[in-house]
Amino acid sequence: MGTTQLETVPEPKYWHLKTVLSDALDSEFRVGEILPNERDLAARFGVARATLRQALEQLELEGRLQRRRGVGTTVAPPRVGIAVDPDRHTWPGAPGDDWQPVDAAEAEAPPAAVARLLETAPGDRVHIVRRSRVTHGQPVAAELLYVRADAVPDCSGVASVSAPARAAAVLHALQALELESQDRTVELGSARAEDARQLDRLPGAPVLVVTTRYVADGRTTAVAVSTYRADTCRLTFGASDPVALLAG
Amino acid sequence: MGTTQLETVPEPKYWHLKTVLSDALDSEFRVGEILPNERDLAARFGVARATLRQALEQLELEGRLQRRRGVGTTVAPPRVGIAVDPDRHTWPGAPGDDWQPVDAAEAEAPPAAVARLLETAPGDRVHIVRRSRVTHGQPVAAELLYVRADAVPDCSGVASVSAPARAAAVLHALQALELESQDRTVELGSARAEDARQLDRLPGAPVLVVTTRYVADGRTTAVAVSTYRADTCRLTFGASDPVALLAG
DNA sequence: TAGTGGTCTAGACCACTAC
DNA sequence: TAGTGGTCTAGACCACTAG
Repeated sequence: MGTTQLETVPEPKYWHLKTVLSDALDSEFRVGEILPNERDLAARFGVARATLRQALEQLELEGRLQRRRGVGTTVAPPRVGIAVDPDRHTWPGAPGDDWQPVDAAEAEAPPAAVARLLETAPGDRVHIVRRSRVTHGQPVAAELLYVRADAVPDCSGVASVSAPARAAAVLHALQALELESQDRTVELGSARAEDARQLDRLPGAPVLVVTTRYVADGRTTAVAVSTYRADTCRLTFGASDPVALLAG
Repeated sequence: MGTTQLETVPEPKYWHLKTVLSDALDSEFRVGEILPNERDLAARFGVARATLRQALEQLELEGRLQRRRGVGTTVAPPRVGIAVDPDRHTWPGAPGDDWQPVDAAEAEAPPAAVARLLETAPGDRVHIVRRSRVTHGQPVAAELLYVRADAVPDCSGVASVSAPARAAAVLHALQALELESQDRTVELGSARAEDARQLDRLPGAPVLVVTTRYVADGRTTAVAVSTYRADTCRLTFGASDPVALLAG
């Protein structure tokens, strides 16, 4: 150290602001506390509101802040560890999983990316089960589960029963099949309007998209696309005790 | 359907713009093609440049676009599937892994979050090995591997050899230990200045942070914090054939 | 109704790249 | 040097929440 680098590359204001705010959050604020409003903060730091907002957006992305229109900006609690695969090789809907069926429908055309995974031809019918995951009273994930209709033949054409009942029927039928394997991908996405509503966020909010492929009878039988709130969630894999893991 | 919903909730301009641009990307552009510059695009759609940029940022976040200062905005190729755990229960640096050691150092104070995982007391020494992962000629991830110094005692105090050699020495010493288990977490973060440089991105760029805990001898012996480019990477878990998975 | 964050504008200048 | 995306400003209005 000693002679530090010259300020030949001045860092952007919003980046410096983010650092200052981050330090302040650590030392001067407690979880849940409300920050001054954006106009006050901007004035206090001598920057335009847009610049201040750029810093706040970064901090929100990192899970340090929570902003709600009409309410204010609060200090966020540490991210929650969410077990994505508790090492159980079971179908969705197996006893003890953390998801709740919302409704179900039958459709001919899943999104192209899903159809590719399911290896369905155009016209092949699929069940679409919508589920949601709630932890500590907060919605953390929304899911669309696509199931080949020919894998659960007893579930078709029961339009009379309620949507939740249809969802339960599809999930129940899956349990009878032998699950050979499953694999997952995780990527960054932005919440579609529908998911955003379910997650209590604005459309476009950053989400972690987990795509799970369920293989049975030698082929991909179901595909789950689960979108987790990226601001509040930390996905855990193969951890026996998630709470012991990295917090913040 | 039939009577669609009234436009009682007009969607934001940037959100609509994003949809329009996304469709245009699918139909009128090929991968690698250069889009008109931001000023032209904004004029063409009759919006301010800032609004246009908001739409482009979303598309970049979703991996659809790639923007480079001084160059332009290009259509991004589909995200690359990156195997995070090819089901091999091995230490980092085992033969055949996809990481290349960059350098190594010895320090007293790892970040607080890492120290908590390693269960080190202040003053306990740790080795810090920097590694990088390259796929298809592109840097996709940067990693800091923290190793308890007392787990690899032969690696200390060899300041005379080169940094890469020190890194290799620490990695080599790890192979001799018996790995009991490992677990991971995935969360969204933003690239620190150092990582950003290594990933050829600007500071603050969105990254997927994978934290891996390596357990040996009944305790956490090493912790790897790997930051993957969120715009270009799709992390795969337990997939035998990543290329067969969801693309785009 | 008052106050908050979310959206949008029309400029300006800067840092970087490639010619 | 010309052209690109990145940063920043000083406003304005809107949508939402809570008293």
